[in-house]
Amino acid sequence: MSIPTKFVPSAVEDKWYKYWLENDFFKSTPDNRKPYTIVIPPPNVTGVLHMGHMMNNSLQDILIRRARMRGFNACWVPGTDHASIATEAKVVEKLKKKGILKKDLSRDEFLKHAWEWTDEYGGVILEQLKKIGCSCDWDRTKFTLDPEMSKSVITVFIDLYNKGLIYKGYRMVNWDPQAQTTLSDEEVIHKEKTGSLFYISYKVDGYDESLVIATTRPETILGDTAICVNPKDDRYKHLHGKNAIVPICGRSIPIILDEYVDVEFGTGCLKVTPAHDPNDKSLGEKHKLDFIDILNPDGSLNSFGLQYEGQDRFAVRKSIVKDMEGLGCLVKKENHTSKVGTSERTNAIIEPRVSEQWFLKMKNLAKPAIGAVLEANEVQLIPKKFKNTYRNWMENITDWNISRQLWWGHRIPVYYYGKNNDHYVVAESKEKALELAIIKFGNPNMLISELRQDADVLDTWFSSWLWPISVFDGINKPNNEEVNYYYPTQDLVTGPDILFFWVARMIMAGYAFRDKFPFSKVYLTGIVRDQKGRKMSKQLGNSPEALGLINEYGADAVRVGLMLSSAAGNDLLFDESLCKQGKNFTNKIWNAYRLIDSWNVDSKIDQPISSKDAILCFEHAFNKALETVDDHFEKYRMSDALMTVYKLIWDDFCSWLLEITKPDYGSSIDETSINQIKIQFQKILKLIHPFMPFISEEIWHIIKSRSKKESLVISSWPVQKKYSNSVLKNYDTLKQIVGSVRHFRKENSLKQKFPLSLFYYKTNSIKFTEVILRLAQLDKIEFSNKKIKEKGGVFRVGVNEFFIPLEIKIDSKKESIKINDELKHLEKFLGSIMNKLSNSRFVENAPNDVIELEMKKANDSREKIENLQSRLESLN
RNA sequence: GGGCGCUUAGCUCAGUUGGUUCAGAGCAUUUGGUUUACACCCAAAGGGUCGGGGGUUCGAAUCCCUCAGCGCCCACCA
Repeated sequence: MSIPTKFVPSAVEDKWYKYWLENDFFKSTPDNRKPYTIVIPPPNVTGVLHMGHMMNNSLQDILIRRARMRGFNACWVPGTDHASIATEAKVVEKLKKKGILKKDLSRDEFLKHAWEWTDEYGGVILEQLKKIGCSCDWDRTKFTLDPEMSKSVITVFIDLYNKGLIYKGYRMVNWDPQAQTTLSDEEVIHKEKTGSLFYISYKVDGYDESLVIATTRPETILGDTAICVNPKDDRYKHLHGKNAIVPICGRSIPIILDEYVDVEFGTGCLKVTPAHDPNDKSLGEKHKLDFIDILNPDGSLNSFGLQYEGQDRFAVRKSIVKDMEGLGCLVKKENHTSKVGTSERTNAIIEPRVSEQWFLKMKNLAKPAIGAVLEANEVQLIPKKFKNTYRNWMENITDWNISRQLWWGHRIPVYYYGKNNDHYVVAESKEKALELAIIKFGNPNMLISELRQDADVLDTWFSSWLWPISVFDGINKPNNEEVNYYYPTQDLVTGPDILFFWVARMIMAGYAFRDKFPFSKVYLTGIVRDQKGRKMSKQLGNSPEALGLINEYGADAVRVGLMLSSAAGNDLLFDESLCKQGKNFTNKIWNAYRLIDSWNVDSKIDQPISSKDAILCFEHAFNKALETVDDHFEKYRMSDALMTVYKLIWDDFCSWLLEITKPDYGSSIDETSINQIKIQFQKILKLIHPFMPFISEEIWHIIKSRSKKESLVISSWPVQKKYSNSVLKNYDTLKQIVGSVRHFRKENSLKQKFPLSLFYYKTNSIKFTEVILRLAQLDKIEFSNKKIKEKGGVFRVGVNEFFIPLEIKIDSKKESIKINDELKHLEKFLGSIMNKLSNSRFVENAPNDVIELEMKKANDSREKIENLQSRLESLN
């Protein structure tokens, strides 16, 4: 059976993925092994795979595959998120294109459309994850709107309500006029925008005088119910107790006093619009002012907007300014930049608005979650720098607005009754609600039809914060075997952008509902950016199509490309050339195996010393690399781990081991060598498998074809073995000698073999001479005690000097300049060492080994200088 | 306004508690090489006064101060 010349990823990817699934390698059930669990950050159910997902999930797959090989009961739970606002927005848009408006649909009709959409596109992204090789236990796939998942959410709501942590509050919230819902503070992104600061004059009621206020939002004057000045501000003392007239609408409003007003800013007069600004709201409550809400839910003005009614807030801003200009009450206009809140989802400019919403008290929930991360270290954030960000947010946490004026999501389990919805009960079902209502209201004849469920749904994150518990049904059945076995999970891999949205809240939920942290490590990836450092996004069109990349380079190559430069927490400037590098690496591995497979084996040949030595060197290099790789994994430095394996394969295995053991053209390899090489190859396949699952599995099966078959997926990760530093040092020396000979050849345009002599200092031998002979293409290596002063080539490796007795023309002028330069350097270096050594403070303070080292450096330098000097003499 | 982080080769980044031979890697570059696994390749080479300045120390890319530039998070200044 011959191996194809080219590795064609598409030809093997589906084959092996199917094979893995058929053999249930990714399936996990509780047993007596230690579990290693990862819950996926559930992508939006209607989402499409992008670069961020690819990186994120490749990382998780690398972790879970290695854990599986290390003998853990590895369990990676996949799933999707209903993504309330995002999905609803998409459905609304899609219906709009068909000419259907949300407002014309009933809730049930709308939800039917939403489910259709979900059934059509939901799970597409999970299929895409399979393409990149993700080894999830697909039988465990969860969706946040699944019945048990929803039940968990409702149970938790009721529980928190009964504990007094959930309350209904009439408060200022963030209103998204496009999605027409409230948002949590975290969903508001503050962006710097340039606008204008308008100075508007208000007449003082009953006096021939006016005052001037400054505002960035002139349309809100229609909602003004006071003017506020600082009581200490001498400029306005004569106005205390008077009223002012709001331009346009002519309303007379009081001039109130409060220290809140900054005397320095603007004119020192502040217009107060309690219904449209959080600070004004506090002032309004403090001074018992009227609240005038001038906006409709869609951001247009309502009847308080007078002649502007029905127009959009930004249109009104323009026309009201123009109108005031006409009335002469616009004093001036200045350029002004300020941070404007925008919706994370729709990008719409947020309106602060007072309304009645459900809130969750966070302070007490946060307490154990702060301790876990900052003191007990039960949950580690990687990289550590996020600890500060976390602390800052957690210590200043505010109550969480959990209600959304949407339909797609978990409906709030609150049932109203009474004339104006003035009573309510909280229950998991209408029937249960009726029972409670009858008890509470004392009306035994109450009918179920009198109950009206709250129209709102819960924030998406109110279900995802339970994810690590609810995927094991740990809310509904707190003592089930699964949750007891898998929870707490080990690693969570996600982006830092959802540290507050999701990670922090999961930690809080973990302590609140299971009295235990949800995961012990949080690996926060960087954000994938393009070459110009811009975040990849659909709008910018700078995101390569994920599946397109896989088709072009192969899944293994893309995974390698992503891993090569993705240190935790560092943003990754994605460059397609990294995938190219990954593809080249795939090709390299493939060809290495093709080479081995092509060799004829002759059982009668003895193993050459060079092969024996080379394999010995490789084994030690392997063990050292394994130690390094394991250490990198321990520190979650996956790109470093990959680079270590990359170099082990490319350099140590291919460039050295295979080049040394490769039989001459037409000859055969001995049986011992080929067998040992194959064993080494299998070991490196294991190391590369978590990174490149497909090609490693393909070759693994080819190697194994004559013996019993077993998947690499469930093979064992190599165990660290001792390696000898002296062997590695000799190996390194041989590489340098070979390199030097090659360099010498190139410098002198030599092609033929030639004899090489070694001039020694402290040793009369070098190791692995057979190997050197072979790779450097030399006739012989001789040792000599005497300095050889013939003309010829000379080079040094460490303190050893090598001489090549060959009649070649040497440009002695050039050579002596080179030697002199080197001498200068060495002398300067020696000088600085001698300085140190003659400094009594250094000798007294520095540890012995450092001093010894310095002395050795000095001696070595002297030897080198001596060498160079005699070389210089021989030139003249 | 508060907090955090970054600045090391053309690019992307390592550099662990200051000390293992005048700073490392990958990519890119230059030069030479193709009948004998791979040009998606082999071999060799070049390339950095570690952002600027000052300080601590026997010794600083590493610690401290300061200046400059960049990035992120948080915050209600109209």
